[in-house]
Amino acid sequence: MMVESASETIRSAPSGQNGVGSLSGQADGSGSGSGAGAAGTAGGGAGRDAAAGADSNGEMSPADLLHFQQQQALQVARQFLLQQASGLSSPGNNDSKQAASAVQVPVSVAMMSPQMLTPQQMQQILSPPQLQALLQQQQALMLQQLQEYYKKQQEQLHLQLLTQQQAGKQPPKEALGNKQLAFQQQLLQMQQLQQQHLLNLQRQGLVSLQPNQASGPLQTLPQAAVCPTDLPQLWKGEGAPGQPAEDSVKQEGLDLTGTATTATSFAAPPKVSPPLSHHTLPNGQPTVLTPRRDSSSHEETPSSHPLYGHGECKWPGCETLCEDLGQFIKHLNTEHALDDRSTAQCRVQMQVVQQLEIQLAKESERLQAMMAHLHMRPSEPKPFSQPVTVSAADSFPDGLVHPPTSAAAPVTPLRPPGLGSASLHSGGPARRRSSDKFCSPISSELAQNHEFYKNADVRPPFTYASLIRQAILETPDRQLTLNEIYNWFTRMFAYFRRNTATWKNAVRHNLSLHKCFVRVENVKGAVWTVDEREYQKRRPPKMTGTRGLLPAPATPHGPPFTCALDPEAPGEGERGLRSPTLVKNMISSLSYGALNASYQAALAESSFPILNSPGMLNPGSTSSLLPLSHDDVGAPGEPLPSNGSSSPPRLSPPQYSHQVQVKEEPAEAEEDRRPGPALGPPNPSTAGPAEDRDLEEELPGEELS
DNA sequence: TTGCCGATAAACACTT
DNA sequence: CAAGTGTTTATCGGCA
Repeated sequence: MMVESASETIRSAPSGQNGVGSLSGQADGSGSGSGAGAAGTAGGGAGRDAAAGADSNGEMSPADLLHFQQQQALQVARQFLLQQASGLSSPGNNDSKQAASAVQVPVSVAMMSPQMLTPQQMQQILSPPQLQALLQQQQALMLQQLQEYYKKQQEQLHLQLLTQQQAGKQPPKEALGNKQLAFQQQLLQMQQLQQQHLLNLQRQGLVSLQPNQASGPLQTLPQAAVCPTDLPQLWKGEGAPGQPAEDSVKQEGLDLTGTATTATSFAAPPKVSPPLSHHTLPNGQPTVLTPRRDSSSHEETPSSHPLYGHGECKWPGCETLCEDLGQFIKHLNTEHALDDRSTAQCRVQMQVVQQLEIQLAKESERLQAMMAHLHMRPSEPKPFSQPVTVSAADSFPDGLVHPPTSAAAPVTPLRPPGLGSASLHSGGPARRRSSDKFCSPISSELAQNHEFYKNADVRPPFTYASLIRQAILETPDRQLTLNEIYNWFTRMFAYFRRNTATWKNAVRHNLSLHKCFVRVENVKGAVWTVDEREYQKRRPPKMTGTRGLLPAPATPHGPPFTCALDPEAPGEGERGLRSPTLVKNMISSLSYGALNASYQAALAESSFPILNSPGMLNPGSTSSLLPLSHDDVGAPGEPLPSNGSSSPPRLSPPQYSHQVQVKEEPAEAEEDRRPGPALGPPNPSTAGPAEDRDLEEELPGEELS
């Protein structure tokens, strides 16, 4: 108390560095739902901070470029095909009564086909020069191969058709068949060719891309996906009779098996095309192609269509009711024909899928790490992790380059990786109770999901107090002006970039209200510091008893999970196989006690030296046990054993404040910012031992409390 | 049901 | 005077 009164006089405008700031626009408006736009006080100041735009940028990743390349190539191929199509029909090797339909085929096929990017779209995304280069490159290559390939392809088609006819027992369907099949085959082969090409490039080190993307449209788009099993077949089928074409394709030393494998794995993820099966051609031949089901739609695929279900069209945003498949097909061909719109929609869908896949891979990776860390067998991943794992694996077939998934930084409101949906009380005015203190050490949690919070407009699951503290502790000198605190908030959390008015008031309120925040006069003016002891004092009681230190703060808190780590929990583990509760259960079932024990033990023996030593920066050194410790310890934020003065339960290192934050993180850690030196400034040294004194010095002087 | 805690709102004082 | 900063009070809702 004294502190403030004394200091207030001096206070000079802290404005110094704030201005730079943050905040992207968004009018003040009481973002937080509850409104109260009034907030006459400072809160209103909404306007000025300029977001620390550090984040977000719309650059194109190499992978994207590649993706586009591929699409472009496919498009070229498609055009080629379409041209061919018209020509093909002439040969008339088929009885087809539905010659007419043949025309449609290409359309539907094309629609489903990989290339979904129109040149225009490409242009929008790529810079002209880029586009040019890519196009030329790609086209040249493709065309070359295509032309060569096509001649052979024609022959091949004839052969196949003949075979089919011979085996021919197929009634009407057949009719359609030949032409369509031919098209489909061609298309498919084109795609494969394309794929081959890409693979070759990859192998040659010319390109590195993510399987997802490499396979891009093909596999990503459910509709376009090729049945995994089909591919091999295809190759086989063609190769068998002696397809010269094949050879030309594989040239680069790609062996069939390899190709097939890769292709398969590529296709796998999307796991599409249930209907494929139907297509089994009468003679069982290149039925393979048929998989393009819908495309050929009409006659075949009597049963279902991936875009048709429950009597309605499932085309994104469509939902048109169709009595039967036939009608649906019509609808499909008319409403969703190959045009800019459909193309764009496909593209979007593709992106969605890709994003999800990437996200999934990321998450599963994290999960693995978490489980490994918790001494769980990754092998017994529980129901939900299972699929994850699988898909992840699928989407990243080995042998391929796995570009850092990180690239994709979805600014989507996805839930923070490490968190359960819980934390998403979706920003509302939610008065989320932050059990955070107990459950997740803010520092680690933050470090882990830093990117997430930075980009997603999700309300962070921490209390203002803990956030403020975190902000302050992150700085080398452990002190911040109010404005700097604001900036930190906006910089670290997208949420605070938008919901301006209220939180600033809340921050001030918290600063004033909590004894743990001490105002100190500084050269800069008034700055705020944290009195760890006070901070610790605030909460020791609670968590001590019931809650323990959470091993891995996988779940911050939030209604659902809210640290339900009750000691008792172990028993009821089962009820919680539900995903949301899963984490909780996992943890609890992990023999929380044991962990806790080991944690303590580890801490006991390792305690500070390690934490404070530079070595701590090196995750490796600390190994599995420590991570736990740091987290918890490091984030005195919460579970901290109430200060060094009291509280027997946990070891109570005096106040190794945040420094301990350093912790090793599963995958992301690296990019996120090494928590260690404190996210903020590059001043590892300051952090260390000095810090303790820092607090001591400043605070004492001020006479805390 | 009660008490604690955190979030939010708002009034007010003070400084720049 | 306006804006920023701090303090304080009141209310609400979640949670144990």
